[in-house]
Order: sequence, then C-alpha cells, then structure tokens
Amino acid sequence: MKLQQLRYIAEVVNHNLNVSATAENLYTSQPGISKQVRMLEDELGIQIFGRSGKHLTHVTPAGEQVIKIANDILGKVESIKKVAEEYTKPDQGELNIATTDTQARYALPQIIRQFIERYPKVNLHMHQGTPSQISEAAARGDADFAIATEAMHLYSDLIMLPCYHWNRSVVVSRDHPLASRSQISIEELARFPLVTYVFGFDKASEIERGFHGAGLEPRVVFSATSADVLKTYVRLGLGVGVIASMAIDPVIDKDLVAIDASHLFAHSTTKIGFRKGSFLRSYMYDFIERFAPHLTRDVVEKAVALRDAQLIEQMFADVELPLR
Amino acid sequence: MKLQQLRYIAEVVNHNLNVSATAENLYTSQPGISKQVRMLEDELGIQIFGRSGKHLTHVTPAGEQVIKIANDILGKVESIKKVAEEYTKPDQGELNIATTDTQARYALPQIIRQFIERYPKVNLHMHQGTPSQISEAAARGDADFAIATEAMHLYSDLIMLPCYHWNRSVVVSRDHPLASRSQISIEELARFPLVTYVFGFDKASEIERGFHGAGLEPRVVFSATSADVLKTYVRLGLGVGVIASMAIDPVIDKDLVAIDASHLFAHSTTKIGFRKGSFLRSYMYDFIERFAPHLTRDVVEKAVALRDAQLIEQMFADVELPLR
DNA sequence: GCCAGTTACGAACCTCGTAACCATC
DNA sequence: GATGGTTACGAGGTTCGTAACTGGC
Repeated sequence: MKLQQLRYIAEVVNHNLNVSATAENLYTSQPGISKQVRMLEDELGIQIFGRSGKHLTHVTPAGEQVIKIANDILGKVESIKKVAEEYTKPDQGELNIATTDTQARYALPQIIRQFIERYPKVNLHMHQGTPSQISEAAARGDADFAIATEAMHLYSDLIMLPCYHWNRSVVVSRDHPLASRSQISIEELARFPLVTYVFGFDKASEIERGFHGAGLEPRVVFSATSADVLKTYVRLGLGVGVIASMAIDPVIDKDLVAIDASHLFAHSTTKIGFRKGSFLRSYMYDFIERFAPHLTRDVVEKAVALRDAQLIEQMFADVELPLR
Repeated sequence: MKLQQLRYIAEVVNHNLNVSATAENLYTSQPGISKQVRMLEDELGIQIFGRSGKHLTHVTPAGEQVIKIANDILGKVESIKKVAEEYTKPDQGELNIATTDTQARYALPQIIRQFIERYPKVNLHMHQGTPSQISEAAARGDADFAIATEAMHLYSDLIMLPCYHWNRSVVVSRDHPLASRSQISIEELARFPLVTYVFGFDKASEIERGFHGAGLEPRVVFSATSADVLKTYVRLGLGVGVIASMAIDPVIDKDLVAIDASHLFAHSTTKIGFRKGSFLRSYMYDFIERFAPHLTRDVVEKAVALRDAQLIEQMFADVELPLR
C-alpha cells in the first residue's frame, strides 16, 4: 500500500469516478492511476470501485470504508507537513478560507486587513460558495476554515465553533412608504413583496420561520446570495429588502433606509469550522481569535478535544456571543 | 513522504533510537533505515531525532508531534487492511490479546474455548505482561485488546470499557489458625504475614487502601504477579494469601481454605481496552460481547463515538456490571 | 577497539509516461 | 464515433543490500 495509491482513489472519488479527469487534475497519466488503483485493489483483495465493463460505475461498500480511512490518512499526512512548517517557517504558509459572499464582504475585511499586516508571509486565499460547497471544501481539506451560518452541521467531519450572532434589517429606498417608520410589524412587512437571500441558502430559514410564526406567508419576488445584489434590486424598487444588518454600510448605502428587524426574526449564528484531526498552525489559531475573540487557542483546543458537535454546543451554551 | 519512512521513524522510536536493532527487527538493512530517516527529515526540513555526532540521542519536540501523527497514520493503514479482510475472509484473521496472568489463567479460558470453536480460522495470540506493558502493546497496535484491571487509564490512546467487578479472598492452608473461620476482620488479617500481588501491579492498591482505611499497615512477606505462584507459597506456609476470588479452583485448590474478603477490600473492575480509531473486525466485537455480555456491538460503537475516557465512564455509570 | 551510524555503489524493482488497443455510451 | 479504460513497453528514478568508512564511548 502506497500513499500515492490512497491519493489516487480519494481523488478518483472526488472526480465522480472519472479517471481521465482525475489524471488531468493531478498532472499525471490516466493509465498510471488506473494501474495503481487496480494494484491497490489486488493487494487488498477487494474491489474498491464497481465496474461495468471498463467504466467505473460506483463505489463498493468496502470501498466506502477504505476511502473514508484513506482520507483520514491523507489529512494526517498534511498535518505532518504543517507541523514541520510550523518549525521551519513559523509565520509563513497558506490560509484558505471558504465562506459566503456576505461574510467575505462585510464580516471579514477588517480582520483580514489586520491579519495580513501581522502575517505578511501568509498567503491568504478566499473561496466563495454556497454553505454546502464551503463545508465540503473544509471537510475535504481544500480549505482550512469554513465560515458560514447554515448547513455546516451536516458535515460530521467538521469541528464547528460559534463566532457571533447577527440580526436582519428591513431595507427600503428613501421614497418607500416604510421609509419613515422606525419600527415595523411582521403583518405590515408581509404586505410588501420581498427581496432577500435565496431560501435554503445561508440565512433564509429564520425569515421563513418569522412569517410562519405569525401565520403569514412571505412573498419573495427576488432572491440572491449576495447582499450587494439584493440592495441593487431594492434600489430598483423591486421590493423590500430583508438582509443582514451588518451588510448595510452607512456611507455607501445612505440612499437607503434600514429599519432594525431583530424583533421580527430570531438571530442567526455564524460559525467557523475546520476539519477534525487537522493540525492548526499558530497563525490559524490567531486568525480564529481575531475573528471571534472568545475563541482563544485554549478554548479551541478544548473544543477540538471534545470532537462531538453536541458536546461542543453545550460547551458554548452559556457563553455570551458578540452581536454584529 | 512515504509510508515506509513513517514506519521507520515509528519503529526507531520503539527501539529506543537504536537504528541497528530496528533494522534487524524489520528484516532490512541499517543503512536503508538511516537513509530514509534522513530523507524524511530533509523533505520536512526539520530534525525528528536529535544527534550527538552519529548517535541518535533524543526525539525533538517537532519529532514528537510528527511521530504521534505517523502512528495514527500507520494505525489507519492497518485499519484499511482489516476492512479488506473483513470482506475477503469474514471469519478469518488474527486476534492478539494482551493481558495479565490472572485474566489469562482464570477469566479467559472459558471464553476462548467457545471463541475458537466458533472461529476456528482466527489465530489467537496471548501476550502476557504487566498492566503497563499490556496497555502499551494495545496503544502501539501490537495487540488488538488489552484486558487488565489497572494502569490502563494512563494511556489516552485507548478506549477502555468496564467488563466485570471482582473481589478478593483470603486463602490459607487447612491447618492454619484462620482455616476454621467463616469471616475475618481487617484487624485479624493484619496480624498475619501476607502473600499477595506485587504492589503497583495489577490489583494491589485496593488491598493497601483496605488496610490504610483501618489505620493498619499490611505486612507483605511475599508478592508475585501470578495467583498460581501466590498459592504455591501459601501452601508452603509463608503467609496468608489475598488473591482474586476467581483464582481459586474448588478442585485444584481443595487443600486450601478460601474466605471471602469482599467486605475488607473494595471491588476492582476489569476492563477491556483497544486503540482509538482502530477498525474492529466482526469477530472482535463478538469476542468482546462473549467476554462481557453487556458490551454488545452497539454499545461498543457508541462508546467508541464518545472517544473520551470520562464520557465513557459516565456512559456505564448506571450499568450493573457482573461480579466474578 | 568496539559499537553504531554514514557514505558509496550497483542490482533489482517500481513508477510513470507514451502509444496502441478496446469497451461502452 | 467519442469518451474513457486497459494493455504493453521502455526510460528514469527509487529502494535496498553489501561493503567500506568514520565518529563516540
């Protein structure tokens, strides 16, 4: 058994069992992978992939288990490399952050500015995507951190730590009937067409819950994943915006009126997640603490030791999180 | 980085940094290992081993971390092999049990007889040793199971599950003054020279505690690790034996008198332990359940998911364990 | 001077890439 | 016929063992 073989089977799975595509992605030849995969199967005496003729059609049950462990191994190999780099290049390395538009645009810039000032030799890469893409990137090891609000709980391979609560605001243009109001009821809001985040995406569910709790059905005429896009359509008069309060910039958005809606919808919690068993560089701990000051290295290490999502939730049950 | 290199560094550590001995043990050449170790160090850019001249003197801090992860990886490589064997040879394989004399001699024979009858193709190997040797064998992966009463908690890499409680008996020859007594007090016992397990070994501490609790100091004139040895010296009239009740055979030991001492010393708990993250073959689950019927596969899997020793202890807090 | 690790070198083996071939859609 | 996997084969590199060498105790 070779590490290379484990890499190959893991990557073949990541490429939907397409060996040619895998080869291209790994800058190697297709026959090479094909052969190593079969050699591993021969050595183990089992089929990892089911085949119809020459095509790989599915992963066998035995294969599922093997691939799961192979991914653990490959993650730990990366950990060894990171341990070494921690000694050879203390303040140098990569930091891959997978997150949503809103976080990247409104929550992270301050932190990242400070961070790159402190760690000029750390190369920072941002990966944007849907919450599930984000979580998967972290679970696969493509990203060091996943920062998002929802869907993260679906990946049991991730350690997730709560960072902060946030609320929504209703946003309208200055000439809108609601513009003069300082407070709005859910019934009033329900009369207007809404412009808000894509349902099922990041942060929609609390909005739905807010309306349903009052026996109302929201009328969403336009939805998108990015607050900037939403604001643009609010400006066009398409409807009333319901967006994260932190996504309202007093300068840029001075042509809009924002009305706090924290009494209409329950707050959401943004979390930071990373792969279980992965080694965190010192600067990664530092990043976490800059992003969420209550998540000191000690706290993070304690949470890592717990490993279980429910236990970690309990650990933070009585911690007062910041509100943004 | 090659798996072979990880194997080498792990084995060099297991052989007290003696490369020649490692090479011999792995049936390979000393220069081969030496070279691969340095190649790995070069690749990682760190020293794993500290050297004075040509001798390896110690493991560096970075090395400690790397070796820890390397062992995880090697354990998972074994898991992959076991997964494969679970499919290719369902009722076939190896079972390595590390345990103490007493368990091997009195607790296990029944179970093992049944087990080899059910699984004739499983090769069973028993490794005897002190509790710490036993735990280490399991933690290193040399043994699948560690079965012992003490010292197992020192190894955080092990999952330990409680199997049964047991008590001690006072054992004397038929002509001894105590032979006619049906019950003994701690004060009476303190008047006689004792023959019992080596202190610090398996099961001594509860005996010490029993005496100290009454403000007494036991006078141990002879100690050994094996109940059979102890009984032999009781027969010679060297002293009064205090041994595990299960180590008294009504037939073989009919020349001795055993008096229950469960009211003098708190019971001990025998545990079964195995390495965290290791894959357990079906027959291994079966073995556990035969040895401790409350440890069904479900229960074991739940405990494995908890991972933490304290949490596992809580899990069994209200379980009534059998008494032997 | 002995023990233990390093350097040097050659044989055997393995990995990988190219090219030709073949199965499935 | 296009896509994708297997077989065949040769070049290049890697690993491993033997042998000679060298630094500590």
